[in-house]
Amino acid sequence: MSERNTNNLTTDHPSTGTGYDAVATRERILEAAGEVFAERGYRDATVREICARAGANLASINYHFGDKERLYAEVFERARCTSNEAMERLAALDGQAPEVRLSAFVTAFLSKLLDRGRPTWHAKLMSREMIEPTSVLDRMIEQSIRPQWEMLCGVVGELMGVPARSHAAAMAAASVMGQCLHYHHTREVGARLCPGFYDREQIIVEVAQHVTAFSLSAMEGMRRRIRLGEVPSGWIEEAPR
Amino acid sequence: MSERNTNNLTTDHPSTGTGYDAVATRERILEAAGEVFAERGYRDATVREICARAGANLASINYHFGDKERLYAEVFERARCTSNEAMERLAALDGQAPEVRLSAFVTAFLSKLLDRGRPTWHAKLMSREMIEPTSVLDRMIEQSIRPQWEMLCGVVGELMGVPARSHAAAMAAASVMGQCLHYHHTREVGARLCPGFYDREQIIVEVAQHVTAFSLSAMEGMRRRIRLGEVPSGWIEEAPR
DNA sequence: ACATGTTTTAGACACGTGTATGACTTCAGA
DNA sequence: TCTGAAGTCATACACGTGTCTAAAACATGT
Repeated sequence: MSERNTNNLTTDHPSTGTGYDAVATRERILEAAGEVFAERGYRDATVREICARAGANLASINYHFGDKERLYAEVFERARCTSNEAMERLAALDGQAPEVRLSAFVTAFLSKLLDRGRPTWHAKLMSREMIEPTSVLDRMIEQSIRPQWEMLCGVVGELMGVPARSHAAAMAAASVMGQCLHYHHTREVGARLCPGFYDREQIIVEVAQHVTAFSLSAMEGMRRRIRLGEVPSGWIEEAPR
Repeated sequence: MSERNTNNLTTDHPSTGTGYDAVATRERILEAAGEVFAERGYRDATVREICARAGANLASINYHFGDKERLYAEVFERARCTSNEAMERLAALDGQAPEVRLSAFVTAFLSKLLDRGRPTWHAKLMSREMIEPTSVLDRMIEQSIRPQWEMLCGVVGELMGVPARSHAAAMAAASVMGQCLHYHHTREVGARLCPGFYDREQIIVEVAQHVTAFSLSAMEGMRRRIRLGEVPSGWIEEAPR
C-alpha cells in the first residue's frame, strides 16, 4: 500500500537534513487534520481518516504530535498565523470610511466561510470551536476572536456614534457577525428552503452586499433612535469590559 | 439501584392497562433523550447517559424504540407538537402590525433558545440539527422550519414593501434568524468577551429589544434603498421557490 | 392460584477508536 | 561498510459504545 508517493510533495530531501520527507509528513498531517476537524469536529474526526487523507501511517500522529489533542492544538496554532494576516490587511484600511471598512470585513469573513476553495478550514474550524468549545477556546478567543471583535466594535461604534466599548456597539457587532455565520451554519437548511441558492456563481458577493446594506441601514436607523433618546442611556455609555 | 422511583410521575397505573409504569418509562426516556441530544448532539450522546438520566435500564431503549436512531426520530416527533403550538400563538397575531409580529416572533424565538428553564431543548435540538444535519432534517424542515420561515418572510416582506417570496425578503428573514441563533450558538464566546453578559436577569428581553430595533431599522432603510432603485430588480420580484 | 403476555433487568457481544509497541527502512557520518 | 539516530510501518491492546439475549419480575384475566 505505497500510495503515499502518489500525492508526494516536491520536498523529498529537505535541507534540514532530518532525512526522509519528515517535515512534509508533519505538514501533510496538519493540513489533513485541519480539513477533517473542520468537517467533522474534534470528537467525530478520527485519526485514521486524518492519516489516510495525509497518506501517512496511523502511528505518525503519535510520533509527531503525541496524541490527538495536541495535534488539534497544533492545527489551531497554524490556523492563527494565516488568520492574522487577513486581519492585518483589514487593519490597513484604518484611514477609510467606516462604511468601507464594514464592507471589507463582511466580504473577507464570508469569503473564508463560504468559499469552496482549499484552505478554508481555518474559519470553519473557528466557527465550530465557537459552538462546541474545547480546551483551545480560551487561547483562540484572545489570539483571534477578540482582536477582530474589537475592530468590528470600533467600526460599528463609529457608524452609530457610540463608544466602541459600549453595550450598543457590542450588540450591533454581534448582529453583523451573526448574519455572516448564519449563512455558513445553516447552509444545509438554506439549500433546501431555497434550492440552488448556494450554487450561484456570485453567491459570496451577493450575500456580502446584502449583509452590508442591511447592517448599514440598521445602524443608520439606530443612530437616529439614539439621538431621539429611544435607547437606554446605559447602552450608549462607555463601559469597562 | 431503585432510584427510578424518586422522580416518579403521577401515572403509576395508567388506564391503558398495559401494566407497570410503562408509558412513564417511555415518557421519561423521551424527555431525557431530548435533553441529552440537545446538550451533546446525536453522535456524542450515549444511550447509557440517556437511560441513567431517565432512571431506566440500558435495554429499555432497544425495547421501546428499537435503536438509537429511531429514538432520535421519536424525540423530534414529540418536539414538533409543542413547537407548533407556539407557532399558532404567533399566527393568532395575524391582524396586528408587522412591527408587533416581528417583535413577538423574536421574543418567542429567543425565549426558547436562551431560557434556562426545563423544556427548552426543543429549540436547541433544532438549532443543532440545522448545523449538523442527520436523517430527520428533511422532515423537520417541512414540518417546523418552513412554516416559521414563510411566516417570517411574510412579515419582513410587509416591512420592506416586497413580496414574501422574493429574494430580498428571504435574505432579510435570514438576517433576523441569524441574529437570534447567534446569541445561542456563541454563548460560550460571548460570556468570555463580555463577562457576566448572559448572567443578567433581563437578558432575553434586552436581546430581543436589540434584535427587533436593529432589524426594524434595517428594513426601514432597505425600503428606502429599494425605492431609490439601489437594489437589483431581480431581488424584489416575486420568484418561484 | 395459574397461565399468559408485557416490561424490566443484568450481562454479553461485536465493533470502532485512541494509543502504544517493536521491528523495519532510510540516511548521515565515521 | 558499519553504526546510531530519525522516521515509518503493521499490528495489538484497552476502552467506550450500540445492540442483543435470556431470564426474572410484574400485571391481568380466568
